[in-house]
Amino acid sequence: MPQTKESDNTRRSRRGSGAITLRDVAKLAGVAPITASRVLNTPEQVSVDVRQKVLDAVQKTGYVPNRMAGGLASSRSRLIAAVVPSTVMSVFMETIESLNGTLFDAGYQLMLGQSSYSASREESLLEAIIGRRPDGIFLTGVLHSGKGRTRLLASGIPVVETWDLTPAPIDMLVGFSHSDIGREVAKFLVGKGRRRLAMIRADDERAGRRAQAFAVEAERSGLAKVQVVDVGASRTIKSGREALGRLLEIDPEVDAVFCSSDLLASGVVTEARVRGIDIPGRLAIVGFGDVPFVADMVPALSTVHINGADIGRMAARCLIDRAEGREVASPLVDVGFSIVERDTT
Amino acid sequence: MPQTKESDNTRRSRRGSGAITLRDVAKLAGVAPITASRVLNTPEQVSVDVRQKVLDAVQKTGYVPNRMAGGLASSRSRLIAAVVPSTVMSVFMETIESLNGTLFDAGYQLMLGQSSYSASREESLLEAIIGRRPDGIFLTGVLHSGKGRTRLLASGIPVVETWDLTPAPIDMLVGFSHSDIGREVAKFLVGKGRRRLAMIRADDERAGRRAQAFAVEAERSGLAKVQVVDVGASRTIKSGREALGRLLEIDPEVDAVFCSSDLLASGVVTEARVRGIDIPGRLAIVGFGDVPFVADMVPALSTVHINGADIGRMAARCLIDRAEGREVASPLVDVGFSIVERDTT
DNA sequence: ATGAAAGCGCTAACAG
DNA sequence: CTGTTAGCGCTTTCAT
Repeated sequence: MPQTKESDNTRRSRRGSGAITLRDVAKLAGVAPITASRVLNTPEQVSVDVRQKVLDAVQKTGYVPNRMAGGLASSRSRLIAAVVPSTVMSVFMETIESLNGTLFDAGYQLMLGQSSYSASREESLLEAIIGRRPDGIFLTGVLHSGKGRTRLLASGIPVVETWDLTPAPIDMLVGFSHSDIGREVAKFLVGKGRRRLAMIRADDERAGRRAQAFAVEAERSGLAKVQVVDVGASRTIKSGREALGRLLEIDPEVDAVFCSSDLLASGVVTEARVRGIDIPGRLAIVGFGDVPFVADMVPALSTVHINGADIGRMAARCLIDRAEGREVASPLVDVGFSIVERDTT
Repeated sequence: MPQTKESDNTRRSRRGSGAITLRDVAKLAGVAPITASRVLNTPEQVSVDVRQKVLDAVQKTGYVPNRMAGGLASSRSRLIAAVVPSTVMSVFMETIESLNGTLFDAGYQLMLGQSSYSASREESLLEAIIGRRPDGIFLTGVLHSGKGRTRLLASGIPVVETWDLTPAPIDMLVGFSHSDIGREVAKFLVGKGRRRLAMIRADDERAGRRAQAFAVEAERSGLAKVQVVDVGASRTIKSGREALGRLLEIDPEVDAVFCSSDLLASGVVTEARVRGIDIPGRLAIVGFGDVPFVADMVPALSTVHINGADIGRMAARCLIDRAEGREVASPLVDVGFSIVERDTT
């Protein structure tokens, strides 16, 4: 239970939060503040009996160390910042969840920043993040704005970019190749005997690279030009449904669609079902992400599986190792992907 | 562009991060540190020309204020902690997104904590949060553990509980009544002429209250006892599908199901479709949450709509007002809900 | 194994 | 409007 700090008569001219401090604990235990600090941070440096006395005092006072003060004094905030484009129904949440879990177990806290807000806010997001002096920064996707890169580089804070591969990462990287995915999905579809491939994609740089490689591979296989429907920023079931409509107008003969997200693909499946288009007979559909629910849809969606949890875990390890001065075993990891074949192909 | 701190010959015995500090900026601008501080925090207190000089120095040095130091000195961290049970495919993400957005615009940062991890970790989560001295805490759901309540109360940090109503909130509250929902959905279904109601629910306290009220209202209307299928912790399409199977074994005559989440409901719809059960002819289905994609499913899901974004926004406002010493207009708000009728009823 | 001193980088108080 | 002084609560450094 909390108690007000004893009203000592020492000269005190400043406020303060009024909470129990290490000083209070130390006084109660009859030791110097630094000793109490050691009990909490490096107990092996303190004799057992002193240790116990301090622990008792902590218990009695309900003391919770002020990490802002600790961070300021040690230049180690034990804070990790994560930047995510969007959280709602996003394929990234599994990554964030495992990132957070791994960090928490190692004694780190997660700060969340959303980049999907206007580009002008990206600047202030970076400022806000750097201002907290996090021990590491987790980026969803790679940073392209040169300004942002420079700023992060200048801050000296360890950075891990994820969900992508780039020849010139800012620092560390845990991702996979979007081009490889585009190529492999095209090969996969061609191998299934599909001849008129199409892509339905959101306006997203990584989706663009998948689309690009997808189209190139189709062409290399001697197929007709891949039709592409761009749905803009929205990646919903609804836009997937509409996109299929548009696609069928452009090319009624299309026999396979690769979508840039599972949600879009679900929309395509839905629309095809409504129109009585046989899946996979007349139309094959491949999604991207393998979010939890698409495996249980009927028909179950064939999609590109990304191990998002692995990305979060590995990125966390990179960041933690760096923060604690350890050598990072592999600062550049390709987690790969797999094409999961289910009912729609 | 960053530059190393000038190697001054003043007595310096301690390290430091090596970053630019307010002192550096002030020196460059030829003013006292506090003046530079004022330019950044209360510019109206500083003359225009001095202001400009300092701003120039900030620009030149690429100075980013250390918020840990600022927070420590002012006892205001400008940090808000949010506790969420789960992030993956969760109905709460819209709330978190708007919470985060509103906070960010007001100059606050969001720290994310996950409570879904084991109960033993709940204790350390709270410790970790309080240790950061956030200016406010956002709770998804209400806190029931007495220990946790006491601890939060003792910390003196403003707390807002959400997504629920309780007669005895820790502090502030932005939510809605789960009992009301259960009752209203039952009435709604009865009004539609349904006579054999059932519930498929996850093992979750709030879902329990909806189920309870749902059953009571059904009984009040003279219907047969409501059959309840509990799916445990999982709230996936798959468990929804399985649950409908189990439900039909228990009561093949059931004509309406209220599910404790949209995902579960989607599973029920899917399974019904597979079994050739006519929706809504033979079976009516109601979900909960109105997550983005259920409106575009076929058939579109009837569900209970909760304005998650509103909850986030309002909770943020409560917390910010409190943090800034303002009176909170309405510390207890009921955002209500609405039953959205679509194709499944 | 324990402690004294000196800050980390910033801002509240109180001048002037 | 600007500055001086004294910390916020903790940990590093250097002694003992």
